[in-house]
Amino acid sequence: MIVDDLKHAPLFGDLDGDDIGRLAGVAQRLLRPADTALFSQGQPGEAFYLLVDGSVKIFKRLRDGRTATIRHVRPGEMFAESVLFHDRYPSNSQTLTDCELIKFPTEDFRNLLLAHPKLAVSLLSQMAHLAVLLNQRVEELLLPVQARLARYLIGLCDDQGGHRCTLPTSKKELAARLGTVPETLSRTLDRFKRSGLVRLDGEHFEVLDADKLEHVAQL
Amino acid sequence: MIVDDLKHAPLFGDLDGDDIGRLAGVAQRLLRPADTALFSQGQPGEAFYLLVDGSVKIFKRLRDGRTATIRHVRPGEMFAESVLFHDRYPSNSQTLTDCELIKFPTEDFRNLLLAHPKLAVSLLSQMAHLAVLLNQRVEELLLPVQARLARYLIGLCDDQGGHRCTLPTSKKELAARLGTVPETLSRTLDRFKRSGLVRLDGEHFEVLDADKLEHVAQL
DNA sequence: CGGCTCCTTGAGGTTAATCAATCCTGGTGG
DNA sequence: CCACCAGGATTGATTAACCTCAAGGAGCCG
Repeated sequence: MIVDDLKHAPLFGDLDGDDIGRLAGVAQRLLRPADTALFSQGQPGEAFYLLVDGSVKIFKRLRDGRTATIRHVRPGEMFAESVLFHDRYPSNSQTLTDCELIKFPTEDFRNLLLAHPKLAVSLLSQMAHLAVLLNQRVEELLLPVQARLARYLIGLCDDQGGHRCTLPTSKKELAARLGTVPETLSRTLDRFKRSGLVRLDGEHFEVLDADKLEHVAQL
Repeated sequence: MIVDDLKHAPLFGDLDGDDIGRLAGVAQRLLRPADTALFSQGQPGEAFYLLVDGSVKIFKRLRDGRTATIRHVRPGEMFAESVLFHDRYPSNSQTLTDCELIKFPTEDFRNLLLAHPKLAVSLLSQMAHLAVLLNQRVEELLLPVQARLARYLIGLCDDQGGHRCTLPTSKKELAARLGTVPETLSRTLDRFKRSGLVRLDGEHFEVLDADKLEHVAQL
């Protein structure tokens, strides 16, 4: 149940049984169907989340109706940690698939932090990881679309281990995640295919020339 | 000296005298002239920093020689905190002006964290702040240059309190910080002037029409 | 007075967004 | 089982933003 989920989360990996128990005491397990909003920008930030299974996107709404995807959260990662120290959510979040989540009320968690240094250090480590990831996103957005896509594909292969992978989201979502539009994604993928970089069949793809792809990722 | 600097840093604001003393014990005060590299991407991350006075930029080198500025650090802020949990610096850093800094060896600091929960929570709060800031940067980079510039100017006014401000860096650095090139910055500023949004004289500027500027900032 | 570097201005080219069809594909109801 | 529809995905043509290259001016220090 909750305790098992917590034990397997990287965030809580090196906590002992007692601490895990206390955590489970304040946590709440949630199941949410796809396309459900979890919280919205500007709402009071009463809780943050650990994603156990499924996929969640964090995004901002631009004034003109477009949406800017900040990141996709994957199982084992936390999100909205910043409400531990801010009273409002800075972004929106929405499930992309059916999801299993664990929700931690900020009040309760803050108290635990003070009493359990190991937990705080563990959380710090996660936050540091997030900071590095966001650094990369900033860097990426200064690159042309083809480099962003190449990096994304390479990252996907690393995660799934191997050069044959499957896209975790619709192309529409992927385009948003890359900071572009579906039309451009489609054309860029097509260019990759015609250059012999990848083979693509629906949502499955295979990297044919990793070296050349790596090269495209550098601009 | 060091103790005084630490007391005034927001990060350590609510630590008691003992903790401050212990911190000062592992910290080291540095003075660095302008245009000095502090650390480079990929180097072993043996320390992180608190900026007491001056200005520092954090940036990545793109393969083609361009540089992507991730953020400008201002007095009272920390940087390179992520090396507390990663063994390599993920970016480069360089002073923009003469700087006063305090350097914390990661090893020593990590030990302090475990022993002093309040310090850990304090650091967490800073990291959360950084995460929100990086979120904003990602969002910004999806907006056109004029919106980024407008946001920057508005932010500057908020900090300096009032509608008459002075640019903290050269226009070249500012262009890099905005993710563009000096030519485009020059033209965009010119457009703002001709539209009566701002008045500009060297490095001093004045916001003439805050409403309209706010509007441009939304796309 | 050179020789810098920064800033500005101009012309041209490239990338990628927009607008507009068309083509799939999966789901629904007859 | 098939006709139909809706949303996603593709493709094409056009447009706009912005980078690049090139040149000229302004300030600064030797």
